[in-house]
Amino acid sequence: MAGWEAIRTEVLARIRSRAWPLGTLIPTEAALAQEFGVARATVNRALSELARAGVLERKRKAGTRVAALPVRKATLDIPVIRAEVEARGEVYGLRLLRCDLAQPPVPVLARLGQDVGEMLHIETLHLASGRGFALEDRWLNPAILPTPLPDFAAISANEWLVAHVSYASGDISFAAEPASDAAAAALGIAQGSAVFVTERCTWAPDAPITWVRLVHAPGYRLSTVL
Amino acid sequence: MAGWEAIRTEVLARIRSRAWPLGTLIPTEAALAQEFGVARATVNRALSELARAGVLERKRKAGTRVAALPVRKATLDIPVIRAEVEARGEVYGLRLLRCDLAQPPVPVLARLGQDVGEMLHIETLHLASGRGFALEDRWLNPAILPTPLPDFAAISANEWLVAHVSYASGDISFAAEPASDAAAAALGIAQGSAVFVTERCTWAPDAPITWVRLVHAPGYRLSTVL
DNA sequence: ATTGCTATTATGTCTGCACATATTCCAAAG
DNA sequence: CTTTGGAATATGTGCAGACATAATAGCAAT
Repeated sequence: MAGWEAIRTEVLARIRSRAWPLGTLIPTEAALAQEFGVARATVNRALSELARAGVLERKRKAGTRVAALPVRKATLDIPVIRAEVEARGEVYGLRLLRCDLAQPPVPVLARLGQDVGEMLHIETLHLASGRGFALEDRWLNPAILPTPLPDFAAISANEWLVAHVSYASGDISFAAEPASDAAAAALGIAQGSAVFVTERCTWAPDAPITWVRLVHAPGYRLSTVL
Repeated sequence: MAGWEAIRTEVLARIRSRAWPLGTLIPTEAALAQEFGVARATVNRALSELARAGVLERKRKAGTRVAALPVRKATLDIPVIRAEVEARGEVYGLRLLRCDLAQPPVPVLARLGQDVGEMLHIETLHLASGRGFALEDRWLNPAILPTPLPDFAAISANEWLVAHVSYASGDISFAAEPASDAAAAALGIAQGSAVFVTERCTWAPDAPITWVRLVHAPGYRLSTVL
């Protein structure tokens, strides 16, 4: 028995086999290190990994216990849309529908948490092999943009941002909604169809960067392994 | 400059400030360790963390480079439904709609990847303060169940499983769909409404455990910080 | 030009030790 | 009885050094 992965596997096996039931305290790192004949650091690595996965709960002095209600943590990759389209073997394209300065609506301001005056409003239709793939509605803080503006008809705002703007934090959420008239028309689907919607918000340390809402064409699926 | 978190922060700052542009090779661990005056292991910890977050790409011998297309990785917590309902300050309830042995339909078999004959088919309506919260359609491998069967009218199959069955792997996916007649009726919504659907599949090392599909009531949102 | 071996090199992991830090527990003081 | 103030202890992090492993690059032979 050597290697932190082997130890992680063994510990996981004991949890799964109920040798260490849910909610119980497991032996200390030192004890496990001795049992497995490895350094404590190796046990630490294995247990930390399991703690991050939500299988264990660790507290200094209190010890390590098996999580009572294992909250499954799934990690999803949020790719750039172009990469997503190309990964399906289709040809990516984009059409800029609008790009102008305007006062963002209240819901957007609320999500951004700060009013920076007029923002750049961009609407883009992302295409996969010519068919509508996703409709993007974005509000961008103009303070972070250079003059002249980047050519958002050539490069998607998202890709320009990841390449040129540093940012600190953000959040993302997913929901199912009926397609609005505009979205339905742009994607060529029936109005009111169930569409998958992604909303993302990102901030630089000091100011909001962008709020974006993506309406995916029907059939879109977000998946990951547990 | 000491502590792996400080180093992670500094490296991140250099990436964000474009001191190390996207796609470029950054100095080796040994070089950074010398520059920051720490042990190589400390640099390794910091860089590994960033690699897991998708900011860096590392390969043996090839070195470490700034990810060209930073794929944002978001981690979602998949809670037990009861916990989710109670976290909203509502009262959880469940209604068992059906529970019988049957041959699973082909799509379910396809997802499970293996035919184990008849499976236990369970339909449950999860309630939040009496209102429909989610409709669960589940197929369970009877081989993993005890006799007599657990009382799935008292405890949800999901909770029983996390408490009694060990499992190895699984996957999960999310999509937007129109509500089927049955789902609409159970949740008390208009037929065809856009609903958020979660599909999960789990396997023990040797055999499939369960396939489950959750139709969430409209308004459901899955969110996380980036 | 292509294939196959080898030396090189950067990261991955381990060890054994040390100190830091958070938290529990118990005992003494009020 | 409550509060306060230490020990005691388990995890978190650090260091220096070592070997393992993967992947590259260069060279040689076909």
